[in-house]
Amino acid sequence: MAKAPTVYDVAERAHVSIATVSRVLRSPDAVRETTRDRVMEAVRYLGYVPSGNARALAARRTNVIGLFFPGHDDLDISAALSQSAGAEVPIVVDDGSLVQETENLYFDEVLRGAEIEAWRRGFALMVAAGRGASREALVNDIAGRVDGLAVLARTVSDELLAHVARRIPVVVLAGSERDDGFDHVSASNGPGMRALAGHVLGAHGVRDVVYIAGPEDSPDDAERLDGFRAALHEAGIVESDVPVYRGDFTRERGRAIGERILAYHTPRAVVCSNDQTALGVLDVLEARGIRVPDDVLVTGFDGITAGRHSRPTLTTVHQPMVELGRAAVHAITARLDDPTLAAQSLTLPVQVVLRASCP
Amino acid sequence: MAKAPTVYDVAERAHVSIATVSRVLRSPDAVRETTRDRVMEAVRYLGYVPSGNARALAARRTNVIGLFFPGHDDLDISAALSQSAGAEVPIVVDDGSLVQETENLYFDEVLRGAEIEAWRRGFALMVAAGRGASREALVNDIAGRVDGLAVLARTVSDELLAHVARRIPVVVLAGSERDDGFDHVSASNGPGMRALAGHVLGAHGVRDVVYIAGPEDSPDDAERLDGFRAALHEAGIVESDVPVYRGDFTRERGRAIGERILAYHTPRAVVCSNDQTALGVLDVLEARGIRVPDDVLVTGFDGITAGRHSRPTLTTVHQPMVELGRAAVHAITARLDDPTLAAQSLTLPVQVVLRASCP
DNA sequence: GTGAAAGCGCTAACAC
DNA sequence: GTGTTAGCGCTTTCAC
Repeated sequence: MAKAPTVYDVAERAHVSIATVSRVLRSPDAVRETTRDRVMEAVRYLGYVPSGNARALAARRTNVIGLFFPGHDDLDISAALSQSAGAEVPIVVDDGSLVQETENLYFDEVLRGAEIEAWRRGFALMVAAGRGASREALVNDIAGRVDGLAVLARTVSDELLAHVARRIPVVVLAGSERDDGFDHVSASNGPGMRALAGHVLGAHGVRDVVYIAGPEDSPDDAERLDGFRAALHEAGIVESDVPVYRGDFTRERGRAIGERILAYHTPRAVVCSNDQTALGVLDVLEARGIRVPDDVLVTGFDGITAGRHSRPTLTTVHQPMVELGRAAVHAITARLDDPTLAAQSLTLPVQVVLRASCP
Repeated sequence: MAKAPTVYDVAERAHVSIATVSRVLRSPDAVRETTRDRVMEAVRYLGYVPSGNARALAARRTNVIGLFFPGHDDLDISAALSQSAGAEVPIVVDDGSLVQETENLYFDEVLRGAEIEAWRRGFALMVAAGRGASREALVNDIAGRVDGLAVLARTVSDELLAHVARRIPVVVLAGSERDDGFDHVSASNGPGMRALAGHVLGAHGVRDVVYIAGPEDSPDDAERLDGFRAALHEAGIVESDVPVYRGDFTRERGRAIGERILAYHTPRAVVCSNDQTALGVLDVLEARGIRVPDDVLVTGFDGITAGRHSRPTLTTVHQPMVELGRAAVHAITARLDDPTLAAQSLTLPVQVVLRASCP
């Protein structure tokens, strides 16, 4: 790592100018073969790796796209790095307590989609998961390093987003469409929930139903609730007859609310605003020996993997998470190619997936 | 996005020099408050976001760490972006065929760990999942943009790695220790498998056992096999009495090999080199109505989430994937702080997790 | 086909 | 406390 070699070093060794070195790397065909070979030899000999920063600066384009998510909130951050190893391997019995609720599937899958699409278009991907107060600083920092930025809705103040958007294209992931001038990519939350609830109320003819919503500030959640209400309306059920509980998208909260619901009355169906919540409800139902789907129908939303493995398996609405990531990157590159484009708002289709909890 | 403002623009508007603008951003306390306010006002007014590239170039440090993994191989890359949305939400029944085997848990978790640690140390993370031929070009490219690079073992040629390592610290993830001068972070594969196999052969007194290995070129796999052999030795079992099948870490292959094994004879235990393979074996066993663990014991390795949800749940050796990611970043930053450090080789502890498939 | 030279936007001495 | 001035390592006209 003794002072990385530069174009100058390579040029000197190959007896050419730095311009020629640059050409060999950017457009090899514009250089005579013998010259090219000499340059490449020097590159190898010196262990030359071009500076991406210098390049980006000169070319006024980084070829990097940024992705910002809210962090895996501080929970495990404090834990010190475990050390040692040795031969003594502990043997433990998994009684269920080992389960770390790291079902951050949403993040993972969107990221994967973004990575795939970025790669296809010749961009690198820079990810940041910000937490706490430094979040805004992080976003600002990353914004200075990329050609475009995808941000999960509601994780950053509109003010900062607007600030950043003056420099690079910004696309907002998930959430509802807003006429804020940003590009927007989301899934069909409302229609999805409406179709699912329609199935519950229609195919099963349920009328005694309860709804568990997500956190107040989630636009996704708001759309789902709207979809649910639309389904109620279609089924001729009076909205005020249906209790709506306010959850927070976690399994734990799902359990708590499940308990509360059952303490009072056992409904024929529990429709949840996301899968985690639904899984929590299933936990409670199972603990009480209440049969699903025989006694109670349960549904979720998202399509996380855990729902395929739960007992019983979970009926849900599947969001195309990988596609969301891809679409976000696509939106950014499209705008990069043509900055005059009007703000796009893409809504990706979802799919109701029927499983055992509500066949 | 009309030409992003620069320090010069801010300086002009705030009636100060560009140095002062830089100071306000880097070390605010070194500037008089009134000046600072004027500068910040200009920053906001102009929508100024500092160029990370220019900054990195001048400061000779990017504050970015790179992470390279082999790609989600081309499988889904071709798929066009789905369009439209509308109200017609399809309703499908999940009969199991919907399962996309995207259990890329290893990648996801390591990434999460890296992300957490990078953030703590003030670095951003750049990820690249390379595929196909352009892999090496990608690695080279990313190497030019970061202060340090973590690479999964066996995904890049040693030659390129050496080339890149002349510019920045490189840490190799997983795989065996090699005296190649790179920093190295891995899990305790050998001892882990040895402890697990010791449990199978010891606690269960099994002698009629079969082993399913992974791909030939996986160093992790080689260590596990060594650990298995050590356990055989300890149990006084002759190595040549135990069949070893060569798998490829996929569930599908696990099924195929499972079929082959059963066609001939039903062993008391099947020890697999990873979880996916073991899940494949469980599939076959279940299909044939062979009881686990009553008739056959099955074990895996890795500790992926799917193993917690399988029927029966899977006994395995849990690798600390998140910790691996953290350790990798830690190793890089340590070397950045002190480049004279000798090459480190960290081996993280693993844990045998007993579940239903081999209690 | 190749070289000379002017930036790209910022940081970091070094003066004042 | 603030301004001046070199670079940082590359790309990119524009000559030759």
